[in-house]
Amino acid sequence: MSKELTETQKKILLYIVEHINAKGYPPTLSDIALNFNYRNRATVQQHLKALEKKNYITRTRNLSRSIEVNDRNNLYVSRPVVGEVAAGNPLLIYQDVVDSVDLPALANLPKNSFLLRVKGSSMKDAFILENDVIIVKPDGVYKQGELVVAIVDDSAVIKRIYEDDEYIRLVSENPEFTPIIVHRKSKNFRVIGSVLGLYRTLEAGRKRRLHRSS
Amino acid sequence: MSKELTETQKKILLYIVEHINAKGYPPTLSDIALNFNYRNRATVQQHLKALEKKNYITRTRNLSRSIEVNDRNNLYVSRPVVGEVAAGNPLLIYQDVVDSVDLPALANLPKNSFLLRVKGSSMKDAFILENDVIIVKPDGVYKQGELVVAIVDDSAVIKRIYEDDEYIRLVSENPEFTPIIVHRKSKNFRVIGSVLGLYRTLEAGRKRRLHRSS
DNA sequence: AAAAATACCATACATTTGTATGGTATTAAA
DNA sequence: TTTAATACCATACAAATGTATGGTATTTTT
Repeated sequence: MSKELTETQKKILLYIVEHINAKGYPPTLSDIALNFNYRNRATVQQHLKALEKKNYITRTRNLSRSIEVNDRNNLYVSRPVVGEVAAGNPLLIYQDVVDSVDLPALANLPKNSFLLRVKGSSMKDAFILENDVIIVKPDGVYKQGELVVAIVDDSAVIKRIYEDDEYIRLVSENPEFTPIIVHRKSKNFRVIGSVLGLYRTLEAGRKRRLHRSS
Repeated sequence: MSKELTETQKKILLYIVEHINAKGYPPTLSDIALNFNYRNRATVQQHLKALEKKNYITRTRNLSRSIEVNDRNNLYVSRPVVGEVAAGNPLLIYQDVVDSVDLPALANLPKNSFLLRVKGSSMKDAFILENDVIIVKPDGVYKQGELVVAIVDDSAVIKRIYEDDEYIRLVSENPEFTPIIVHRKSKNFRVIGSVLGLYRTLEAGRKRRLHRSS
C-alpha cells in the first residue's frame, strides 16, 4: 500500500498530472521548481524521490520527463462543467462555474472543448442520459451527420446534422422523431458545437447513479 | 490545411503517438533515432521539422520531449478488441485478434485493461448499445454496486454487483429485470472484471452507426 | 534538365536536465 | 530527547537532449 502524502507532495503530484493533461508530457524538474518558486532543482528531486518511494510515481533514472504517474485510474482531476443542455430548454451557460465533474486524469480532453451536463431524460433517444457529461467542441465546422448541440428557437437539442444548399436537417437517433428542418439563413438557429464524446460514470460509489429507482 | 505526409513522416508521427500512449510522454530525438535505426539525431530533427512545417506537430525549441501532436482528435490509433460480450451468450475471447477499433489517440487506457465489443442489443437496459466497446479491467477486486462483466452458467452479463456473506446479487439497471442471485461459492459464476467505461463513436462518417433504420 | 524536396550521414556545440553532495531549519515520531 | 522525516538552500558535474552545419544520394516536381 502506498503511504499518505504530505501537503507539498500532493501539490506537486497534482501539478504533474495537470501538466501532463495540459501539455501532453510530464514536466521537468525545472518546470516544477519554477512553478513552486524553488530556487533550484535539487529540492524538487527530493520531493520526487519521496513520491517515488511512496509509490505514486515511477521514474527512469537519467531520463528527462520520465515521470509516470502510477495508478492513474484512481486519480481524478476536477474539471468545470460550464453549462447544461436539456432538450426543449435553452442552453444554459453558467457565468461562474460551480458545478464540476471529476474526470479520470487520463481523460485528456482536446483544448477549448468544454463540458455540458445533460439534464432531463429527453435525450434518451440519442442514448444520452440524465447527468451524462458531454464533451463539446465549439468549432464552427461540422461534418455531415455529426452529432451536434444546436439551438433552435431558443431551445437546445442534440441531433445529427445534415445540410444541403438550402436546408439544414436535424435528425434524431430515434426514427420515430421527425427531423427538424430549418432554413440555412434562419436566425433562430445556431450550432453550438459538435459532440466529441460523452462521459458517463459507470463505477459505483461515485456521486451519481444512472437510475434512482422509484 | 496541412499537407500530405510522406511514408517516413507518417511512420514517425505514429511512433510518437504510440510512444505517448505507451509511456505517457513524447519521445526524444534519440528515442526516435533508435527506433528507426538512425545513426544520429540530426536526421530525426529534419523529419520533425518537416512535420512541424506541415502542421502535424508543435515543438518548443530547446525543450526536451516537447513534441505536441496537433489535431489529436482526428488521429486514431488502432487498438485490439479481444472479445465480445452479449447477454445470454458465453464470453468470447478471440485467440487471434482480428477485430479492432480506432480509438482516439487521446484515449489513454489504463494498462492491462482490455476492450470488448458488445453484441446484441440486450444490454440496452444498461444503456449499452450494440457495437459499443467497453473497457474492462480484469481485477479480482470490485466494489459494491460496481458494473461488472460476469459469467453465470456460461452466459455473459453486464450488471451491477452486490455481495454479502452468502450471496451475490447481479442487478440490472432496469428495475423490471429481476436480479440474478447466486451463492458465493457457486462454480457456475465468475467475475471477469469491472467495466471502467464505454466508448461509443458519436462522430459521423466512421465505420458504425448507432442505428441502422429498418 | 534543373530545382526542390526527401532521406540519410557525420561531427561539433550549447542547453537542458537529472543527479550528487553538503548545508540549515522545522516538524513529527520513537 | 534523540532520531527521522520534511522542506528548503547552494553549487558542481555528467549525461541527455536539441541544434547547427555541411555533406551525399535519390526521388519528385517544375
